[in-house]
Amino acid sequence: MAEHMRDEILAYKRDRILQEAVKLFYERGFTGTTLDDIAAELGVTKPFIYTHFRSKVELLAALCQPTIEMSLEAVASAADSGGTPTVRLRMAMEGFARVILQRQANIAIYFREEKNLTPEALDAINTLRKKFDRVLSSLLREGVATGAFTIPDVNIAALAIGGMISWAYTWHRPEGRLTLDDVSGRLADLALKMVGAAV
Amino acid sequence: MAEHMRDEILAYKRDRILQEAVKLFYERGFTGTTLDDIAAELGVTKPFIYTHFRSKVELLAALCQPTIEMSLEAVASAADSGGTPTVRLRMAMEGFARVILQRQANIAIYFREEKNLTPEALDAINTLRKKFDRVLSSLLREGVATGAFTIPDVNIAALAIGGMISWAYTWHRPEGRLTLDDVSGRLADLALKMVGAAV
DNA sequence: TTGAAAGGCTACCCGCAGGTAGCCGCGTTC
DNA sequence: GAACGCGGCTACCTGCGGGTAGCCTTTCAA
Repeated sequence: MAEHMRDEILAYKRDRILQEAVKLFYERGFTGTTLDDIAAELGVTKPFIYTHFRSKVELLAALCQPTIEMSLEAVASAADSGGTPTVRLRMAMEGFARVILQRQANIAIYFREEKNLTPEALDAINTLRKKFDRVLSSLLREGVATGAFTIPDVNIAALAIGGMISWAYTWHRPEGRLTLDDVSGRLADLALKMVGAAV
Repeated sequence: MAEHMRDEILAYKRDRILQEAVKLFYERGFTGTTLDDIAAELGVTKPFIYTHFRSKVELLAALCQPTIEMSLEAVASAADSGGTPTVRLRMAMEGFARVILQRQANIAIYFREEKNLTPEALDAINTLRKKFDRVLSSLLREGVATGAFTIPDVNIAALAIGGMISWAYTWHRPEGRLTLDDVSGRLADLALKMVGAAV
């Protein structure tokens, strides 16, 4: 029980470091943020961070990878669920858009700072991204097979749709005109339209 | 005449520095590339670069801004030309895609390293980008007015289309299956489909 | 042949920030 | 109440890289 609680606190501290790191990396960039900055924001000092992360780049990887996993998970689970290709594509794209918008800062950091990741971390993430593309492409191909979608080039379409939605991290403002769910819905509509699915 | 030639040589040197900087910033990132690296690649030394650029960030701005100008120019000139909204949108999107793919490295560097630009350079670029969005949105609105396009939310559509095409810098491989013009054409097709234009 | 200017190089400075060694205080246990 | 250990801090090291001062070489004009 005591051990259990100690672990919870450890996890909580780790999480707070990540939160603050995301905020600062997002605002000032990875190299524009020092570990002292992050520590100061938390009211602690640099060595504190080193008891939870081995290095600055490990911190970076820890805030990128889970977010990419969430994106894949959203699309994969929707693609795997029941229903017509159209229903599943809508669900997949809405879910994906929600991850992008909820984790906007993490996504932005990942795309900007990719070059700062270690080769190993990059490999792990690239594997996830390839899987993402494969899942999306298969779903599109399935729709073409059933006649639900009309797509001249499935690979290009998958990249275009993925890009259109990913890109939302650059322009979405949480305090703006549309809510996160509104934006997700509209982007999913546009994706369906792009593949010629009946609305 | 002598003066004239001297200027040409100066411009040529400046250009070579930019070329090599683009290559290295693209491969290794802005902070991952030192001025010594760039100089070495050119067979010169660091002070040589400083006779052409005041600082490392000025170099960065010099390789971002003209590319953004080209994007705006491509879309603005197409939007301004004759023809139906459909014809002009296709021309605009093809032209935009071509800029993105031709200047792939510059675009990638810009999006990644935005945070490293000076506020002034960033302002100048943001002004261009706002203009880009306005031009594209007006063109879409025009098409809606003539009945050529069907778009529930013009602003979202402009962002989605712009994003879909911009994103191509992340995945296009010049040596790949499709040529630059093929990809541009297909992306333009998808854009037209997204706005419900008759093909 | 000489002088001057342009262009580039050698050699250096120095601040910044990632990373670490070692100490100190507090809470826990016997 | 003494001893132990954990968690976090103070204080430091070090290398890297942006930026510069000043010299040397080459070229061209008089």
